[in-house]
Amino acid sequence: MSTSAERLRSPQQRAERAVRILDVAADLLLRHGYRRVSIDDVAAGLGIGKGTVYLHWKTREQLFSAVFAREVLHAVDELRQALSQDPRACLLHNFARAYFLAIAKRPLLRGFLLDDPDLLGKLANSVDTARDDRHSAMARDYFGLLADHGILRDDLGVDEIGYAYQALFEGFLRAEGAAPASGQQQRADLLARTIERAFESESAIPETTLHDLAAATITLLGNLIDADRIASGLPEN
Amino acid sequence: MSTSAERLRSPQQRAERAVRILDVAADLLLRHGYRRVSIDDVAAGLGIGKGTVYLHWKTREQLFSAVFAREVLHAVDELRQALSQDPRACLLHNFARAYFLAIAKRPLLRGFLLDDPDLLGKLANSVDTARDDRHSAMARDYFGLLADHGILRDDLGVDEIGYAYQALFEGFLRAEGAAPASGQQQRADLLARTIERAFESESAIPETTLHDLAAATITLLGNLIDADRIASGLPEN
DNA sequence: ATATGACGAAATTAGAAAACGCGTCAACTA
DNA sequence: TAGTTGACGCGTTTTCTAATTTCGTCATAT
Repeated sequence: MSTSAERLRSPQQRAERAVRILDVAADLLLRHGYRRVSIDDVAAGLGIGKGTVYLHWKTREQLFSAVFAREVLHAVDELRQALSQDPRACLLHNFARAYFLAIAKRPLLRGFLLDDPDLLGKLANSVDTARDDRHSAMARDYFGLLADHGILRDDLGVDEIGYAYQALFEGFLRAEGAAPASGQQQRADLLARTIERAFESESAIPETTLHDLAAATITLLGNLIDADRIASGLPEN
Repeated sequence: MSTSAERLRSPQQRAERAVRILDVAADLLLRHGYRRVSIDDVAAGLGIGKGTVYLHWKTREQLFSAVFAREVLHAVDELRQALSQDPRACLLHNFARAYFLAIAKRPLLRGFLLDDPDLLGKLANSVDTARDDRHSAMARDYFGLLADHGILRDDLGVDEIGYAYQALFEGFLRAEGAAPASGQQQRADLLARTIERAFESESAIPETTLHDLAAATITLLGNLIDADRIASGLPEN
């Protein structure tokens, strides 16, 4: 199609092309849904050959998984940035609010958590169990940290809190599918205040403790992000 | 089929037959799923003619809706009984625990709330908006009562609490689909303790207030049950 | 070395035919 | 006459096959 197909030389350029492919794929995915987007469509959208797409991902499913993985990565990265700007963001209720907004704001992730089969197909049903494992391990570690630093109410076990937290969080996300658009910030705040009362201890947290916890949490998130990046073969971005 | 088909005379007998039809329909629904159960199957299960089933419900969909409606009725009635035995059951967290167990214990309702399309088909998507309206009106009234009696935390609006409560409750129900069987009681307790901390005020409730609230709530539930019975044409049972 | 699109294989869709099940009602029983 | 029934018409769903689309590969091209 393109009259002057230039050859790529550096890993640099290769990575940039991968990003551009993901951009187009994400756009098409959002506009037409999983089933109606073919690899040819994606390639055509960039004016490149279909074979070139296959130089980056072995299968169609892996390409679309990568789109999704990148979206998750962005959300988690947004979370990490919030944490590095304000140590108080490591408190569970602030953490939850930021994460909730980071997800709800991204149409592809919203579609996933409302498991819209048209938008993501079987991708919703954990194609990538490895990432799921990493993320739940991260959650466990994070709750462990919270407990160690005396953030959590002490009349409930850590895994009990983790279970209840997740149910609450997913309940809010799911509800977000029905009553969307305006008031999203208010609902995020409501989630935060509910979590604060439900799961956090009432005692004040010393400034130093907060810093320790924030640092440890940032490390945790950093490791998670790195692992996800490596697993999905994505560059920083 | 039956060699001596006796004629039904009283409304009594008619109602009994309706119940038997619902029993068989519920059983088949549970064993084979919505799509695989025909009206003929239900009729055959009772040894009666298909036309007889249509003397009770105008369509197949209405029959299966009635099965579901009766199940809801049983759950709500269980709730009402709990309330009339112990006034403390009207406190939000106890109310939620009892309701959670009443639902989780009933396979058909579980299937509905995990919106298993195989079990209930499009029935899940509110065939009966009227009942939904009645139930959410009841929920609003109940939360109004809780607020009036000083049960709820006062730094949150009633509808905010209602919203968060529902998200939490449905989050727990949904989670119940993944990790079932044993430990159901523990999860119900966890839900209760989470709700207590998240939504209820910390001040002690006087015995008399509790009784008032319990009585009012029982009335509310009674009205709801009556309205549901009339709407679905079911007898007490 | 890198990129491409034509190609065979596999999957999806389209359309026609068969089977099924809903809801009705004329016939039947007591 | 009041109550019950199952055969029947008809719309829906399923099944089967043919045609089309899309996948993923690889020989060719630059």
